[in-house]
Amino acid sequence: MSRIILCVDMDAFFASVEQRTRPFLKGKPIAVIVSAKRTVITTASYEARKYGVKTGMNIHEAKKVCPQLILVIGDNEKYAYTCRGLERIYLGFTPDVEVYSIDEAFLDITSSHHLFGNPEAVGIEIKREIKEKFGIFCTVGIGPNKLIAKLAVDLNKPDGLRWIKPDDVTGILEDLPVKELWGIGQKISAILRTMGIKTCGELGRTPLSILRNRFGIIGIRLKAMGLGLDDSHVTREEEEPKSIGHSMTLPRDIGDRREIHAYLLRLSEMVGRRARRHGLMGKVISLVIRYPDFETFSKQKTFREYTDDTHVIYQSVIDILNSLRLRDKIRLLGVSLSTLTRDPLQLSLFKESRRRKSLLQTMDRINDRYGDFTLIWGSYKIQEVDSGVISPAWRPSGVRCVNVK
DNA sequence: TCTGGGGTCCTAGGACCC
DNA sequence: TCTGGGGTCCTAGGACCC
Repeated sequence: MSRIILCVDMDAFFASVEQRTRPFLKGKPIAVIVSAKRTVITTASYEARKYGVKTGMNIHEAKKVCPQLILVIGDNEKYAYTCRGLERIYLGFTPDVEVYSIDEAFLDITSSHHLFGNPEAVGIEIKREIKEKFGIFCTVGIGPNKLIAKLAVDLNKPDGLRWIKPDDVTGILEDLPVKELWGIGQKISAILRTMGIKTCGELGRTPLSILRNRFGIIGIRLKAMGLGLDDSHVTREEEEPKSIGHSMTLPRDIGDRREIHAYLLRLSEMVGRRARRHGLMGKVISLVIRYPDFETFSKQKTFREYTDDTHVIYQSVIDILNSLRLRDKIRLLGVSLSTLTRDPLQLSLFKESRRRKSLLQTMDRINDRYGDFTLIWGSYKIQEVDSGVISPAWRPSGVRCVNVK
């Protein structure tokens, strides 16, 4: 039996929440940013989009196209709170809810839509409840799979509702540029263009062997996408994370090792703390560096033992850093922990390690209570920086809830 | 006074082992 | 005398997403 998948996507989520909670911003061109400096637009309100303000634009560009633009530093707590409320609304329609990101969710309503009349009735009701409870708008797309539901959303933003029925899929895809599909970005669409493939219709008709030769495994998926097929499921449970990482663009380019170390300590603590909070340990530690000219590279090291210890992470990235010959100052630093496990057998049972563990737990409790970075190792001063982490890729709960105060 | 930060998945080459 | 081949792990980088 064919499935009925519904995708809900908030319209200009962060900006809408700000306009709702700070009424003087209502109806004005605003943009949500993370910090005051060296940043890009995270979300622009529709009033700002009219002028051409887009996500990813730097502030100066945005101000140029829209001089009256109001910049608002985002508040992650507010968005996470709203997102949790949205999830409760969705769960009133089906237990099969996948919170895909902070502002987007998939619902499998195959077996529940009858209770509300039909799929469109579900969409109308969801939009109404969200408007009523949170005063913000969203777009709902309904289709036979996630790919088409998502497409239905993208084609009808903002404040839209669209049901693409199975029989309509082929017709809609025929002249649709491949770039519109979820999963086909700049690079792949450029390559497809050189192959003479511009529309989804053409993509679907391209022999599998040609796509496989050019793209490998991805070619198989591309062919399916061109035909509007997608058998991925709405996954209710959050999957085990594969990595935990933090990075930051420094307030200015920095060459001084001492200063670099201070930032690395901070990042290591953010990573270690999040791992400990969720009972995860990892054995691959990596350091990411971006030079002022934007060249970005990473170096990683695999260890025999798993760790969640801030100091072990910190020492590892310092070792990696010391193995490098930097050719310039540094613009961005990143630290991440991967190849994760939550298997207690991986926990070393040596006494030393147990003592360390209880020390870490005590420090975490103090930091939980009095604020992050109240207590931390080392003699390096922690830099005062804008530490608002705002990422649309968040989840409202679990490991991917990145709430750093 | 250019260009964020959180992830996932895939590839390709080299080391190493049998 | 000429240079196997399968497998796994590790590393670095790239494409894509929100």
